[in-house]
Amino acid sequence: MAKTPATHALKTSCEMCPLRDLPHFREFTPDELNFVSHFKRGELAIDAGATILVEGSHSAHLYTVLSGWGFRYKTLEDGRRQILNYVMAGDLVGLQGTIMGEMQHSVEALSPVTLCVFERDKLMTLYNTHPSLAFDLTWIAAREERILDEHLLSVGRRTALERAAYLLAYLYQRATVLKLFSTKDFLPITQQHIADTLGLSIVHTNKTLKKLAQRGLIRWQERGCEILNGEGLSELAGWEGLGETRRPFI
Amino acid sequence: MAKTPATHALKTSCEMCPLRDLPHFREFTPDELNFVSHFKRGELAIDAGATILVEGSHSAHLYTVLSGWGFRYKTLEDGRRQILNYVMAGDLVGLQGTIMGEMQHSVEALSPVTLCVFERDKLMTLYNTHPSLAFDLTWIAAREERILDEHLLSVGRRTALERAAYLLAYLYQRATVLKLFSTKDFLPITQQHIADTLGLSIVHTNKTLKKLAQRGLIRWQERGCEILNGEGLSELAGWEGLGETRRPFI
DNA sequence: CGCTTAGTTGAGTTCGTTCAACGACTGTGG
DNA sequence: CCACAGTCGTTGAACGAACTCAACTAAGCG
Repeated sequence: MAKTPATHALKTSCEMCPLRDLPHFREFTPDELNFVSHFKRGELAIDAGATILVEGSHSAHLYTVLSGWGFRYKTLEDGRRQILNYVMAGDLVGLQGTIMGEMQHSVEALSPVTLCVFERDKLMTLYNTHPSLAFDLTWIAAREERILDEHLLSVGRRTALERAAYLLAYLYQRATVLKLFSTKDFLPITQQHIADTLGLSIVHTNKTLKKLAQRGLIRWQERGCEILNGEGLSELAGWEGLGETRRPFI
Repeated sequence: MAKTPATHALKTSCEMCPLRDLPHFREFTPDELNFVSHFKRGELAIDAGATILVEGSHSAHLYTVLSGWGFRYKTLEDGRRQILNYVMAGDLVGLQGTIMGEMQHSVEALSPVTLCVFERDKLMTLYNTHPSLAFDLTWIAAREERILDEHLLSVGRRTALERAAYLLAYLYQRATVLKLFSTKDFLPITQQHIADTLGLSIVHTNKTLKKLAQRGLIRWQERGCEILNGEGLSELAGWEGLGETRRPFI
């Protein structure tokens, strides 16, 4: 029940967007910036634990995460859940649903989340008038595909220990470039989330995380995980890293 | 060492493209068709077993599969392999590499494959002059993402039997809409491929396929798998199907 | 004819699961 | 204020799914 943090102004102007200052994101031309400003309809504040998008729904909105953490997941009929990926600042949410019609996964907030809301109807205008932004959208989709490739390799072929190491290294790397580590705390994540990402049971996840802790790679705190040695985790997993220099965002 | 089939003309014109007749693909406007015709540089014939694209390479080409079967995969340093997805007629190959630079997966031919080769340099022209095709590219990337989501759910949360059933149902459904079942034969696939897709060992894959055969769902032949009951496989896996009506292709 | 690749099968082992119980902490209502 | 329920993490024990090892068949190819 964490509540929404400070109330936000109804709309942070894109010109003042705090994410834009990060060296991690590519810069916009004034024209692009202007278009995106008009593309943005408003903002939405979501409570921790709330569902942002639901599998099966049709009227999918298009969002960009301004702040907070969330995750995408799918479930089987009997409740088995698989977390597909995590979303954090700068990530586009709902593209699949917007482009193809029906949502085939759900999205849930891990922490309080702020979203930029975009006009779905203006999407074709984007393609018609701003080819560079259209390219960026394809880029973003291709990036997600690439990340899913690596996750699939992980769940399919890595051992439990390697899998856990990979996941934490991945999250650590993504959060680091976004400079999300102001304090020492980390992911507002439970071991159940990790289990559902790795395709393991909670019990075995717990024992696996203990092993990582014993090796001095992580430390588990109440409601979260602190990364002590991100490099060591990557190495243990045999993972090269995302290798991103700059990426587009909308 | 199956050899390349009949020698192809250097270039099948896009206007005569055999795939275009399939009700599964969306129609082009004359203008789009004309552009794609010029976008296409030529054709490439690949032997069964040959590698089409290699992980780590930078000069990735952009292809569309005209005929034949292949698969995308990644490997860990010690050789463990995970098959990510299969490619067949109408599929775009190499988009990730073209858009983002380096290839992070490899692609290999399962059967003799014919590819349309596209001008990588003209890609920006496509975005600049043909927004509808640009949209299609994003659509295609989003579709791959959606399929990977389902695979991840499968490998992470389905049992071995369900996983195998899902995979075969998936391949069957894709091949069916492409009308690839002229004769009764099926996927030119080995059990090793299936194992590397499901994240299982060959031995256990073999035993799992036996169970499917005992239930009368499939029949394993020399070098391939015949689907006796695609519906039954989907049901066993708890899989809804792809639910595609028409899709774009380039 | 031997060599290789693909599939099959059994035996023993390991990894990960389920079941179960328990402690720590949080929020809620009386 | 305390009692209670709920969530989250932890641990041990027993079980089962999937793995490795190993041996063997059958087919295809040089």
